[in-house]
Parts: sequence; C-alpha cells; structure tokens
Amino acid sequence: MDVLWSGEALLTANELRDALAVRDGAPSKSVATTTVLTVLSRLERKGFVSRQRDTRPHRYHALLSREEHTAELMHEVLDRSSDRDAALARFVRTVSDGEAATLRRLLDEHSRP
Amino acid sequence: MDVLWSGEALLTANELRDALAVRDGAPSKSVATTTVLTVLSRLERKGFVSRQRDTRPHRYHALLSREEHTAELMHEVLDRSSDRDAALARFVRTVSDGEAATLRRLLDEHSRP
DNA sequence: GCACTTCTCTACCGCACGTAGAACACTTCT
DNA sequence: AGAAGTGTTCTACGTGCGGTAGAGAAGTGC
Repeated sequence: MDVLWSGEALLTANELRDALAVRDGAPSKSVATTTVLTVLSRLERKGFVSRQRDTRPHRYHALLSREEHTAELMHEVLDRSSDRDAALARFVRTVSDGEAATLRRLLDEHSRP
Repeated sequence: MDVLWSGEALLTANELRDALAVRDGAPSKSVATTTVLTVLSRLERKGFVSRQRDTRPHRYHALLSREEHTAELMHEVLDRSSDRDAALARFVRTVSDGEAATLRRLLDEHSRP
C-alpha cells in the first residue's frame, strides 16, 4: 500500500496513479484513479498522508518518510513488549555484525552530536 | 491474541482457558475451550506455537518467547525498509537516553562476549 | 451553462481473527 | 465391550480492514 508511496512528495492522484503504473511494469493492469483517491483518503484519516486542499487538484504528500515510518513501527512493536530491555537485547543479539557496527556509530553520534 | 500467551510453557487448552479467565478479571465472560483450541491450531499453522501430540491432552507451548517474538517483528519491519541503515538511524535518534545506554551496553556484550 | 476533471460516498470481495457449536476421536470406568 | 466423559477437528458466523472501483457530487475552464 504505502510501499508505493514513502519517497517523493506533493503528487496529485493522477500523477500517483501513473507512477504506480510505471513502477508495476504491467501498464495494462493499472488501478483506477478513484482507487488511488480512496486509498489516499484512508491514509489521510490514519495520519500517514496529508494533502493541500486549497489547490484544486489536491496535492498529497507523506507525513513521514519511509525510514521514519519504519522507525515508528519499530517503536510500536517495542512498546507492545512487556520487557523492552529484554526485547532490545534479543534484537541486538540477532543483528548482523555490520549493522551492529552501524548501530554503534549511530549511538555515538546520538550522544555526542 | 498471543498477548495472552508468550510467557509460560506447556499448557493444555483447558489450563490456558482458565489462565485467560483469571487474567481477564471478569470470570463470567471467559471463552469456550473450543475457541482456545481453534486459536491454538491457527497459531500452530503459522508456526508460533507447537504442541505435543503424543500426550493425550495435547500440551502446547510457544516456539518463541514474547521478547524473541518482539525482536523478530522488529527485524521484519526493518526488512521491509529499502534503506535499513537510514531506518536504524531514525530509530536510534528517537530512542530515549536510557534505552540508548542499554543499547550501548548490549552492543558491547555482543561484540566482546 | 456545459463539458471536463476531481473528489466523496458507498459497495463488493477476499482475508484474517475471535468466537463457538457439531461431530469425531480417544480414554477410562464398570 | 459399551457408556460416559474429555479432548480435538471441522465448519461456520460476524466483524473489521485492505484493495478495488462505480455513481454521483463538487469544483474548474471555456
């Protein structure tokens, strides 16, 4: 759903539909514009997307970038855990070495900006 | 659903039903045993739960602890991101100071066991 | 004011989940 | 062995959500 999305900014429904058609390769099986509009409305209701209502073809944009959204989801998942630290521990233990290094670097930047 | 679960191990469906009834306070509105069995079967099909089929009242247990499950979910969320490092960066940036410290400690243990 | 574009409202389908009854399987007791 | 009881599977119903889109309302341009 928002896979399509999460990247660019300020598109109209028609532009988005075209972008989707291109991205999906198959140019024949593209969705209808109303479908895109419906989805956008629902995403707006859920706070994932915002739109400019003053311009006539409304222009839509994601409120969170794809990465922000991912981070958000990770927090949600973590929040559902009763023991956050234990869950974090499991997470760290199953992370690749490369990502462990990345995490370390990020933490350093986080504490001493 | 598995909120109930994710903690103990090796229960029968009836024991689990009772545990649920207690946990939910309201002793009147407890679910039927068949409901528990249905859910357990579905969870088994999805690989969240396993059971001993040889003992007659089958005994069920979670394959992953609640924390392992959380860590698993975090990985899944992260995998869905196109730019894992960027997502991790966002995540770290929005983590509390206390948890940043925890993460640092965990990473230390991870690298030098 | 009429044709065209855009948006909203409503709806359908499929799927997952919570719920549970009916029917089948197994155990146990006499 | 048969009856009674307990455990398990099969099937099903209601609900909610995501993907899809048509019909009709609202706005725009000539």
